[in-house]
Amino acid sequence: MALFEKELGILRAHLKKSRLKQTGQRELVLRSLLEGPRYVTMDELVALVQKRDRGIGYSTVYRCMKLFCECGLAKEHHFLYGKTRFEHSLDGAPHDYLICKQCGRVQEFSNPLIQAVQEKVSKELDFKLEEHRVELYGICSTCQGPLQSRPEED
Amino acid sequence: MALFEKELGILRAHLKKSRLKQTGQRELVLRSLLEGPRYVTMDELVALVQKRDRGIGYSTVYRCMKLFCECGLAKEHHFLYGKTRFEHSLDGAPHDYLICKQCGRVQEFSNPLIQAVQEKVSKELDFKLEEHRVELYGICSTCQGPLQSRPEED
DNA sequence: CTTCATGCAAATAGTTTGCATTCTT
DNA sequence: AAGAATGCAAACTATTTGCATGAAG
Repeated sequence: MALFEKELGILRAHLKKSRLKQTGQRELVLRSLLEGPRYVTMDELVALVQKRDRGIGYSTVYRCMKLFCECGLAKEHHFLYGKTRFEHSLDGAPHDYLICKQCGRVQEFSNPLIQAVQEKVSKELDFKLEEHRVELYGICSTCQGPLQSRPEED
Repeated sequence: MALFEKELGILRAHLKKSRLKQTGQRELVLRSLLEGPRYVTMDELVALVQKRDRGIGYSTVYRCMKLFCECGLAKEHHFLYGKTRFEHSLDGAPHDYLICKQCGRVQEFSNPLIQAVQEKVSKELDFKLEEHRVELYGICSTCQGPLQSRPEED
């Protein structure tokens, strides 16, 4: 089957271009990353990896993640609460996040206005924008409980 | 003189309220923080502190910063580049930052539209907003060099 | 057969903690 | 006198690195 063929292709291309080597471990780590939840911690990822090969340890996985981040197959997040998390995503689009402080769930959102505001601000302050980090923290719908039982907002 | 009286007052009130003790070290660390640049690293802060008292070490300063963060006298930042930085600020207002990737300088900005967008998004996704982190990274005016010599934008 | 990757253990960076001693209240 | 803070060293967490061995080009 052609599972994860696209991502494996990207990896292989990057390796070839940089004259690095195509190894079983690299592909195994990539598969593990892709089949896991969208946001994993290093510990979770290593556990997934070791389900397939007990011999692979933290150093290899760290090295792989660095590589994957370089070729756009993954992204590293340091949210305000909890540990470093790795995201597997290829999209070039929205990179703004809502993080639930209770359950830790992350949902992405995108709103063109935020983009617009950023451009305006950077123009006003003569700042050449290259990257941004927009993260909203709070309590997600599920953790707030059913609608009827919610306390009144002021 | 009444230098930093306001901040010292806040600290003393917080200590009294929590039945903690008012010590020379705590006030010395607070003064050092306030007289230094707006964003300091732990190393810089410890250096400032030790200029006044060589006996005070990292543990005490770490413990103080934790305390100051609790009573709103300081904030801890983990920007994408560089080390953890502590900010001394009392304002309740803007908490959005522009960070220069070259010189590391931080400037704050605030734009009511960002606020509005956040409220809209959180309403749409039924998310109870409690905090946010908005950081824009790029090259500041100074690091881009004089206007005349800049390369054309595409 | 050269270069690079791997896996382990050790090193590192940043931060926190246990504990004996010393200060505040 | 009792409770809390300090300062040191040791512990800890997350991540990186040196090096001998093994695999890929």
